[in-house]
Amino acid sequence: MSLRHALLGLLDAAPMTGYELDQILDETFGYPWTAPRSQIYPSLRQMEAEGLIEAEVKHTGERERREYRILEPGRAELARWVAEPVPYAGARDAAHLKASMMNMVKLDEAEKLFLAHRDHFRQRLEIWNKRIDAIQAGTSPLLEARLRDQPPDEQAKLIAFKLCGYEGSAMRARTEIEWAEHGLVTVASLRQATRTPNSIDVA
Amino acid sequence: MSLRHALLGLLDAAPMTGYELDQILDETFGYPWTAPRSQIYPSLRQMEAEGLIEAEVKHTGERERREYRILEPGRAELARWVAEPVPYAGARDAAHLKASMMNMVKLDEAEKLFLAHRDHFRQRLEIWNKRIDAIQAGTSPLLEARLRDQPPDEQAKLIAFKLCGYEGSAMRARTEIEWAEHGLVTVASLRQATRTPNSIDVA
DNA sequence: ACATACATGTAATGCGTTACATGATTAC
DNA sequence: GTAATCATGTAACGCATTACATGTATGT
Repeated sequence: MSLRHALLGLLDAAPMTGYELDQILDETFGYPWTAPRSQIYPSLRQMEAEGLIEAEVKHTGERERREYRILEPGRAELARWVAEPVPYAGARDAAHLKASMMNMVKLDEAEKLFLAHRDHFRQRLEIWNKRIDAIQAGTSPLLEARLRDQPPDEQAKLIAFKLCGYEGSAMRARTEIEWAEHGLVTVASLRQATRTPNSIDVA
Repeated sequence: MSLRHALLGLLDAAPMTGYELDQILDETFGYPWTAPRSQIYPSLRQMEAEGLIEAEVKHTGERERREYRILEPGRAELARWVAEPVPYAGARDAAHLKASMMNMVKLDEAEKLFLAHRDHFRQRLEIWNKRIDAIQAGTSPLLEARLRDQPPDEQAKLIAFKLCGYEGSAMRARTEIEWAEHGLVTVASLRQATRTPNSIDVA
């Protein structure tokens, strides 16, 4: 149940609408959690009913916006959750599973999959790097909002842990890229071996 | 929908019962996919109904065992799935999310979480390494069963891709361990900074 | 006028977790 | 006799994906 805590964490930085939260929880933004609208809006309503957050209904002409702010019970719940152990799930990785069965398909197909994997995580890495740069340069609006009402030593903690979280994501992306490249080398050497069946495998 | 393909992949090596599949798809075994009984048995029944696999009902005394074997449509579906692009999901990592909010908890709590992360992935790495060793040593019964009726150049492909899949899992585990250690360093340097508030941060 | 961004939701379906439920065989 | 292993399931619940559904404000 991390979605609720991702939302609480964002609302802890600044009051926001569901729409704004949705933009941050989008794949392309680069937040360590993603979710679609269909999860966000009901979740906000639920947390409001539970007294974790509070909505202020604002009107822009005819349009209604519900701006949510975090309440003390919400902040307490967030702190409780952070300290709670991570519920590590069993290994479940479609890319690794496929790789282990690639003997079933042509080497060209295997190569395509590894290229797609590398490209996907290259894009991801770019996103994480941008976020890391923004945190370090002080150009992340959310983080700057959070830093405002904090004492100096709390600021250092805040920045250090934010960076740490994003570093984890970046490290993972780098590993995936590295693995995909390893896969491409494997494909290349198998191709070589098939072309010259009687030579010794150079890999 | 990778569970079905994990099952098909295993049945492609040798006919098996749901019970045997459950043991392999357990966290502690070290297969790149995990699943509980409650998913395995219904999945097998469904694939049987769809003609992808076939059950041979065997009797050991009073007890009934349903031994499933893969059929040609099942093998075809498996090959189709392997070549299909991986459906990459949005980033969703509770550990990274928590790390980015660790400013909310005591440094001791943060340290505990990183230690747990490191230990969890150390255990995982050990499991992956054992599987890699077994593949290389030729002591994996499943792989040996698979190798039997394959021509020599297909055998090389099989081993290379199996290793590649497991290497991916091992690389990931190593990265998680490294990240946890990075987190521990971060905690330690913050602790130092809090103890000697006027000194320059040595991190 | 038209496109884009703003803004909020519901419904259906599938995957994954946890708990519940039962009983036979084998080894000690 | 009793514990571990073999063996097969069902039920309830929650989280995630995709599709559906609607309408306003703003910039060009």
